Amino acid sequence: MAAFNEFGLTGPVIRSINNMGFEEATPIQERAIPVALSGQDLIGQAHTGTGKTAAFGIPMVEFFDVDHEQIQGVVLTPTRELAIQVAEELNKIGQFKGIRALPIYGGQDITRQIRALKNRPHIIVATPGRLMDHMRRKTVRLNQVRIVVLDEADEMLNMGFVEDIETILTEVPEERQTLLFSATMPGPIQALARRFMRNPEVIRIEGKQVTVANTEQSYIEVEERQKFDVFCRLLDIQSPDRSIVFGRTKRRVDELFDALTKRGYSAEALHGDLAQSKRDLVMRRFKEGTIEVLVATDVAARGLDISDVTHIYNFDVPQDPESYVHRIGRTGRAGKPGVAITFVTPREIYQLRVIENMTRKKIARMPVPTIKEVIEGQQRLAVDQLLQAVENGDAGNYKTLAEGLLEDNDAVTLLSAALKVLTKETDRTPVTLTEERPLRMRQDKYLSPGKRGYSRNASGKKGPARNSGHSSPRGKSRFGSRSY
DNA sequence: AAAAAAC
Repeated sequence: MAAFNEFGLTGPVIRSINNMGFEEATPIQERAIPVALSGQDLIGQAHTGTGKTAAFGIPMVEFFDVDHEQIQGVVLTPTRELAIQVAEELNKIGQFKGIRALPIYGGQDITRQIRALKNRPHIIVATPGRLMDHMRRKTVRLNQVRIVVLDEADEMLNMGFVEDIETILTEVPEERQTLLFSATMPGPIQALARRFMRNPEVIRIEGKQVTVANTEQSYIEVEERQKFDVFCRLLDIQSPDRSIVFGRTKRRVDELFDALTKRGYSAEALHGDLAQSKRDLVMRRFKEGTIEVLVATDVAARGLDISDVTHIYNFDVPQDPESYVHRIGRTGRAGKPGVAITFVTPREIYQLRVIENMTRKKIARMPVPTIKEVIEGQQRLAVDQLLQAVENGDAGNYKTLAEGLLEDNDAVTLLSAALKVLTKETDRTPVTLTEERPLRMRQDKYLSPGKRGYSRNASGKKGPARNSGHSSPRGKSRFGSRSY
């Protein structure tokens, strides 16, 4: 691996990198940074958790003129949480050079954002809808932009987003650099991306598998109605300090969160129907460790870098293989070990094969954990807690109490009682969640590379234009008409 | 076919 001082970066940027504790460049950084610094367009694909943000952030900060107080860079992300996180990291990279990044996203008071824009950020990190709002209000000017980054690029170019991207790009100079990054990049999306890039260099960090090797992947076959009980057993056996469980729909996430809370687990829900203030609060509490189980939709599937998430549970099979890759990529980051367990109903086994086929990795079957294992797990936890307290050596205040107790009781009886008290009794009140319909994954896209289900016209629209409020201000799109 | 993304 290369050291960061091999890229010819200037002092303040090197200092920031050192300050952040980065020592050696990851493979994607090693290959992408020189290309980005040369001014060339770039499609960068690398595994989850391998430092893609710094791979585009370092060249941006290096490249930008701190005295030119205009927006020189735009990073687009698919979720608000990711915009916040990326802006934070860019600010760290820019700290000694004085390059400022500002997150711009929906659900936040717009007048506050307008005030923040008066601080003259060099980079904005935005979700598309709110950025377009600012464009219409003329509160952001994009005519000085030199670099545009699509983070989670395949998602940003998916239907539902691509028209917004197109609109935003109409206000960015054509003489710009366009950088795309993601852990997944389906062929048709990459082809679409080239339409508004200029001779991009494609950098793929090859791995035999798409997923991260240090994450242990398994699945449990279980009937829909047994899922919740089996999930609780797993939580009791594994007792992760910080885990994420993904549900398929917002309602599902709400129900799962309610049920977990009723059983006494420390959980919170995260999905797009919650107020942004609530989303921010949940994220903050999850990061600080107050919440053990984050119950989320795919809003949390991509990009979020939360340290020490050890377990990912797919309560429902993800909608597509890309989603699976990104979801389980919330663990096993920066070389740490991770565990990913997916619940599959008998009717959905085929969907699991589709995922295995795409990731080129077999997902091991795990038997349904038994009550006996749960009890053993909980007892093990009680013993661990006790031994941890011994190791901490801070129970001195209890010695007199203990000696008194030992006068009338024998040690084994006392210790057994202590362990019994420490052992968490699980509430087994039956909980019924609303049944989900089994997933029917689109198969054509993943199983027959020659005949994929993407039938778009030049503008990326499928069928007649919808969502006319998002269309280009010029009426006719320039997207696809650029002559590269 | 769901979620995300503006008010």
